[in-house]
This record gives sequence, C-alpha cells and structure tokens, in this order.
Amino acid sequence: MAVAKRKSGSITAEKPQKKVKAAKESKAAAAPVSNKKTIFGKVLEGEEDDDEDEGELEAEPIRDDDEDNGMDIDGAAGAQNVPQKNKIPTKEANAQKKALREERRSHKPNSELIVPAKKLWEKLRLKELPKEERQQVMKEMMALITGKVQDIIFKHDMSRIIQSCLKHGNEVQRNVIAGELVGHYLTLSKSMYGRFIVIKILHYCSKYREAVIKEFYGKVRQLIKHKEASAIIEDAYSTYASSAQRAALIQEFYGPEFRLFKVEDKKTLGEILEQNPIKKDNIMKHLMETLKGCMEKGTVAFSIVHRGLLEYFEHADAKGIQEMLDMMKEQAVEILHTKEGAQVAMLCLLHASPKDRKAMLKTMKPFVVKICKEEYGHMVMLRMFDVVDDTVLMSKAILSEIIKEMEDIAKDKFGRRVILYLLAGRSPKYISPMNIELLAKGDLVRANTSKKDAAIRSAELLGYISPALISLIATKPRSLTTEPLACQVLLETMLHATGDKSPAVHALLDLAAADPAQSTSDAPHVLLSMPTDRLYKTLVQSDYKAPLAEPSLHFGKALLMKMSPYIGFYVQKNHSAFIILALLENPESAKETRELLSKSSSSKGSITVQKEMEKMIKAKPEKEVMAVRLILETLAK
DNA sequence: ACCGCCTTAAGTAC
DNA sequence: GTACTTAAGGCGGTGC
Repeated sequence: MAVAKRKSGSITAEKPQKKVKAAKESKAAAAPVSNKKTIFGKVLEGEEDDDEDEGELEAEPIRDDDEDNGMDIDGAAGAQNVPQKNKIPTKEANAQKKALREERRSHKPNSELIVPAKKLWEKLRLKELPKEERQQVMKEMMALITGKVQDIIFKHDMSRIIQSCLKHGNEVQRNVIAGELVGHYLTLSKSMYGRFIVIKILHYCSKYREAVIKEFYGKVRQLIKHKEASAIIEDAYSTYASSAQRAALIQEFYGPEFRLFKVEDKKTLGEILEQNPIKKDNIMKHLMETLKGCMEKGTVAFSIVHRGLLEYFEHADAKGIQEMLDMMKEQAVEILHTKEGAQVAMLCLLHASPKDRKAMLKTMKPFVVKICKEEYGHMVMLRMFDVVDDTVLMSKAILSEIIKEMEDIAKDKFGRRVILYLLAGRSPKYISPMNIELLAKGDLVRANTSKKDAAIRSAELLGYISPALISLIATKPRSLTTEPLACQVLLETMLHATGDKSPAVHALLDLAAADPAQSTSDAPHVLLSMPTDRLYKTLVQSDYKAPLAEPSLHFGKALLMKMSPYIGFYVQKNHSAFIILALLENPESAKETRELLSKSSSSKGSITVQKEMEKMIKAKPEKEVMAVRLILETLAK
C-alpha cells in the first residue's frame, strides 16, 4: 500500500502538500477507513497510519531470495507473503535448509541480540498488550539494543523492530534510539528498510526533527532524485519542516553555493535575487536543471518541487519560461493539487501557445470534474476560461465534461465557483480578493499570448453552458434550492445565462405556488426558508433594479399571482415580508400588490391585510417587523 | 464593508 | 506524543 501511494502519472495520486493532521478525527470514528483524509475518494495519507504494523510489512518489497528475511518467527504473515521457491520441498531439504540458516545466523554479528529481540518483538507488535507488559517488553528491548542501534538498522527485520520500538516506546526511549542514529540519517534515508525508521523518527521525536533535517542539508538535490529518499525529503519538507527549514531545503535548488551556506533571513528566491542580482543567471540555471531532473525522475507530484517550479516561473525570462513549459506542459495536471502547484499550472496555461494549451487541455479532460472540485485545482479552470481562445475546443474538451456533472459541481464548495465564474466573472462575492488579484496579474501577459477579446470569449463560453444550467433548474429546482450554496448558481444563472430562461422561471414559480401551510422541516417551502426567500426577493428585484436580469424575467408579476392565495398566511406568520416589499417596489407588480393588501386577510375575518400588518408592528419587537414597517411606509406614499 | 463562525497553524502544557 | 489554547485567515452571511 505505501509503495503504491507514490505512483505518478495519475491525477489520482495523493496530494503531497502539507499533510492534513487528521488523526483527531479518526479517533472516535466508527469506520476504520475514515482516519485517512481522502480526495477524489482516494486515500491521501498512504502509510501515515501508525496503527497498522501490517502497513509497514506490506510497504516493503518482499524479497524471497534472502534468507535473512525468512519470517520464520514471523508466523503466518511471513509464510503467506513469501512465495515458495520452485523447488519441491522435502523433509530433508527443509531440515537441511533450516540447519544452514541457523548456522549462518550464528555467524552473524549481533546474533545473540537478534534472536531475543525478535522474540520480544512478537509481543511488542501485538495490538492488545496491557500497558504494563508493553512497558516491560520495551524496557527489556531497550536493554538489548541500546548502544547497538546503528549496527542493526539496515537489516530488514531489525529495522522493523526498531520501528516498533519507536512506535511503542516512551519519549525517553524514542530519543535514545534517535540519538544513536545521529549522523546516519542520510544513509538511512537511502536505505530500502532504513527509510521507514527516518519517517518514524521525524514523526515521533520532535526533539530530533531539526537534527534529522539538518543532515539532509547539502544533499537535497541528490536525495530528491533518489528512489527511496525522495519521499522522505518530501515528507520532511511538507509535513515536519518549519518555514525556515523549508526555505533552507529549497535553497539547494538554486545552486552549489547554497548547499551549505544557508541564507538565514532571506527566505524566498525573490529576496535572494534582490540581494544578489548578479547571480541570477547562475541560480536560474541551477534551478532549471534541478527541476528538470525531478521531472525526469517522476517526482513532479512533490510539493517541494512545486515551490521550485513556481519560483522559477516567477523569475525566469521569456526564453526560460518557454523552455520549462515545453518540459512540463503535459505534467501540469499532476501538480495542481497543491496551492503552489495550481499556480504553476495556471502560469503554464497563461504562457503556452495555442497548440500547447490544446495539449494541456487534452491531458486534463479526463479529470475535469475532479479538478473543478479541488481547493486549488478549480483556480486552474478559471485561468483556462481566461486564456484559451479556441472556445469550441473548450466546449468539447472541458465544458462538456462539466455539463455531464453539472448538478454535482453546482453544489460543491469549489466546483460552484467554476460555474459562477462563467456566469458572473470575477465577482468578489464568489472569489476571494487574493485570487482575483492572482488572475488579474496574469491579464498583462494574456495581452500577448491570447488574441480574443475577453468579453467575447466569456460570452461564447457562457453561451455554451447556459442551456445546461437552465435545464438543470427546470428539471431539478428542488435539488438546488435545498442547498444554500447551489442557490448562488441558481441566482446567477437566472441573472446572466443566455437563451430562453422560461423553463427555469416556471420551475421556480411552481415551487413558490405551493401552499405554505403544508411546509415541513423536511421540505421547507421556498418562500419560508432562509436562503431561498432571499433568492426569490432578488429575482423580483431583478425586474427593476441591479442586478438586473437581462432580458427581464418579469418575475414579480408572475410570483405575485402564485402567492396571492396565501397572502394572509405569509403576513400573519410574518414571513416573506421582504418579498412583498419588493413586489410593492416593482413597477410591474406594485398596483396589484396594493390591491391585494387592501383585501381581507382571510376568508373568515373582515380585517384587511394592511390592518393586520399595522397590528403586528405594534405587538412585535421592532427588529422582527422591519420589513413590515417598510411595507406600510411604502403604502402610505 | 463588516461581522461571526470555522478551520488551520503554531505554541504550550502534560 | 496528545490535548489544549490561541491567533490568523478565509468564507459565508448580512434583507434599509
């Protein structure tokens, strides 16, 4: 499992950004799977699960050719996992083999340590071991291994014993082990079995974290390309390093002179370049080479590489950017799971030629829906909408995918922003100021790399997506109105979508026409529940004031007709008063609304709706009847 | 433009 | 390490 998690070449690979500390959530969770944060429904955390010794076992490739690793005391697990050799096992052969094994073992150094340690380990790794007993086992184990830790860690079986000690030992015992390994962390990280120990020490021994990371200094470029060690560098960088340590690690991408002499207070490449403008060419060259190596070694999914890439793009000249672009355009889809990676992908789209953009779109097509729903990935979609001139291509490659899952995306925290962007552009209502700025920064470059007028481009995209949005509202209005977030998409569609919106209007009016007395908490009436009555009010207002719907929906008059049978109910319950107010202000419905309010409020009583309101305004606290007061003031005019 | 809630990061105590 | 506290930032809600 752990080995598989690093598979590259797929967007579904786990996101390498700072690991979410999800441990707390997991504790009480009933479902055993739930202790791993997932994205796209896939496990993100991989081997971080400390509760599973088995995870470690499977994490390591089983070597069936090495007798040292014969799991003879490992019981069933080992026997199952080690494929039998082709030889037909006979009693004699087995006995012979066993003797040979014992013979060899007794010649090994530390054999007198290994055998009892394995016995103890059998106990230690049990999940349910009484606390006192576990402490006792640890004590005996520590007596065995203290002073010898660095001699035995490179052995497959012993490394697992040490891992267990780190997991089950107390703070002092853990630090003893970590302390003995000081000076060996570099070699350990490159070792097939030792690297798991480094991960455990980073995790459990906060006192030694700095020491471990410092041993990587000077070797980052080498380690990031190493089959075993790259994952550790990434883990150290993204999960355990402080921001200063992260800067120190990334500085090694800049060139040899930064390997040992860290720039302490200058943290970003920008600051370093400002200090040493002369070195820029050299630094950029080294950065480029390092990144190139990472890409060739398939470590693009690592967040440390994303930062390097972003810094490169931010400071490279046009030629340098092109060079990088050629190298990674098809891998952009791999990196957009992290904040920095998404920014890199955005920059790639921005600087790419139409042909390159087409290639990038093609790689992203299978993952469009997933990308839309990602915290950072969705911004890449927005950038794509900004810069790709060929809107027919966009429709075929991207929008068609969105349309297929429109409902799902419209309800999604991040996905809805993608749709809202097509409808409402860079509205600060839906996009944070920071992200608006990020997009705006690229517009200067876009002037050179994109030909089409921005307004025309967005109109074309909107034209393509509008029918699907309208039909979604027409066919599933309930599904959207029950989700507050989806209401935003609903509103912006009604305001900005192009084409015939009447099917959607009718669907919304039908919902409003229901008897409000039948409203239940399960299926609340649209005019009685919070986000939706606001939506209807805004739609009534869209007939006569900003934000205007174009062309007009003539919503007010139609809504009034649906509401009028229940007007007494709405007023008595002090509901939907703001809608009534809007109807009264709306020139298309003002007259009819006035008439309605002067009629009797219910079949039995002779009192008019207006009188009812006057009574209410005296009886209730001012805050609750603000809208009613405004209605009365408007009527008095 | 403002406010309150929530999540996350960082720091501290046990 | 876990639990707890605090600080900061983002985001949704806010109906004259």
